[in-house]
Amino acid sequence: MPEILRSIGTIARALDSISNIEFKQYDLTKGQYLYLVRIYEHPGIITDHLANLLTVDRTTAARAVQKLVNQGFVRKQSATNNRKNKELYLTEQGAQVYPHIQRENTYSNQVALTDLTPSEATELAAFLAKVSNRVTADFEQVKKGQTRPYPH
Amino acid sequence: MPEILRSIGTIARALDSISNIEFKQYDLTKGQYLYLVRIYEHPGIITDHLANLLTVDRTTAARAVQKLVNQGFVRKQSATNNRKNKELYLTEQGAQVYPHIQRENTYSNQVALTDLTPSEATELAAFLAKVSNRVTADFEQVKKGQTRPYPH
DNA sequence: TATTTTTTGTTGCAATTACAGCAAATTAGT
DNA sequence: ACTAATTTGCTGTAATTGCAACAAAAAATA
Repeated sequence: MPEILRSIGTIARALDSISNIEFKQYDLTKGQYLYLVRIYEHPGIITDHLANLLTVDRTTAARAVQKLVNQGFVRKQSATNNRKNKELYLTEQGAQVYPHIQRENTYSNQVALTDLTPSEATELAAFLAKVSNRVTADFEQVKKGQTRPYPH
Repeated sequence: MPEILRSIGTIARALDSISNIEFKQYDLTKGQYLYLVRIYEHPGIITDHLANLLTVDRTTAARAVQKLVNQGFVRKQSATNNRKNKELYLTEQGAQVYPHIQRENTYSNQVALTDLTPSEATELAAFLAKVSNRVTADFEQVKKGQTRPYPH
């Protein structure tokens, strides 16, 4: 069975490092761009749902969002029919940065797919979707304390 | 052009979280297992090469390795023909943990590939290798300060 | 309706991460 | 051989990360 974990980790770390460097010019550090894009795509989303979307820790997401709020990219708005939830929206400043992030992501994606034909790229995307579903499901199990089925 | 960056990020984060949880029983935190496995595979490797292998920051690797040394999993040995390099080797304790890590990785890999046929899995691995090469090369360029070719 | 469970926001805290920067050793270039 | 550039190990420091824990609100259940 071929090994795929390593290259996925390597790719993810390299992309992460690239983003950290490139997005500095917009005063975005670390994974902030991830949250900003998702809030753009899901206006009014709450922090916990955002964390689930991205498969990151609740408090990590909460603090990243709070920093975006402090920087003026995102605003929190109390839900109208709910006294607990705080809905997230991009501010005008956040909306202005968004297209730059998207351009960067599109370019990174292009670079990543350079050596693949269009149909190979489509295949790859489909494979990754399947892998993603399985791995996140496994993660949910492990998080709940499920013991993985093999001897230690 | 299909989007592959997101699923790769999601998969990597989920795998990372799984590893963090599973490896606690061996007193390994965060990405420590990555370093331990690579030192097993490259006995005598120095920290900077290890960092390059994994595409992580020099100091991140150095501190992770130092923690492995403090915990007794790894030892540093000054090179015989060289007064600067410190070669890394697993201790007996490190060698004992290694098979457990490998079993965990193999299982994670199996789970990830559950929905793919063997030939699809082989294809996926080949695609990812190509992507990895491109992305890490791009990262090297960005690190050197190369401006990416599109308007901001 | 009353009670229990889950969800959501938040903070404390210890650890990891990563940028700067330094000194010493090595290597490359003249 | 000499100088400049690179490599390697290391530390300071600020930031991010993530586990634990809490309170309040909401949802689920009896």
